[in-house]
Amino acid sequence: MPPRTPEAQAFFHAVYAAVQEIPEGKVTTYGHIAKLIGTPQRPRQVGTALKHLPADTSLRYHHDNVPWQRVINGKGIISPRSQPEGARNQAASLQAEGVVVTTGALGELMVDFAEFGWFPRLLPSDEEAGVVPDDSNDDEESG
DNA sequence: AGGGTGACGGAGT
DNA sequence: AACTCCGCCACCC
Repeated sequence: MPPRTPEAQAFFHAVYAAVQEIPEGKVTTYGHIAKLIGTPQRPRQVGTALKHLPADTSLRYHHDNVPWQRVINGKGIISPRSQPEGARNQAASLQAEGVVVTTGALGELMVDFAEFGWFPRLLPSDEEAGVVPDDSNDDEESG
């Protein structure tokens, strides 16, 4: 079942399309997807969209063509759901494509952003604002 | 039709 | 650095 309103449906589709751009073997965050699609204040709804990703392969976006497993939270942890199995399943999917998942002391399933993170520096909002990439960066994402 | 929940993240304490 | 609050809004009672 698709979402009720056309706006919500468009948002869901934007999320799915953005998630499809995450390269195999890489991960990004809910918040980053939200930024990429121009709604930086809606990371939570990105999670909602992925939660309701259809299994029906006859639809445009579904479980098999949207790499939902490549989206984790900003702390580098595979978000625990009401069902712990969901996170375990996500970890297995990531490991199957070469992502190293480590288990913390409390059972958190973690991924190292320094090695597996995908965070394109040029966002759609940057293009609209005419921002150009700057090579005199002050960040240090690599490790 | 109204209120609670939650695959998040940022600000404040 | 850990914890609480709060904005966000689609889904599910």
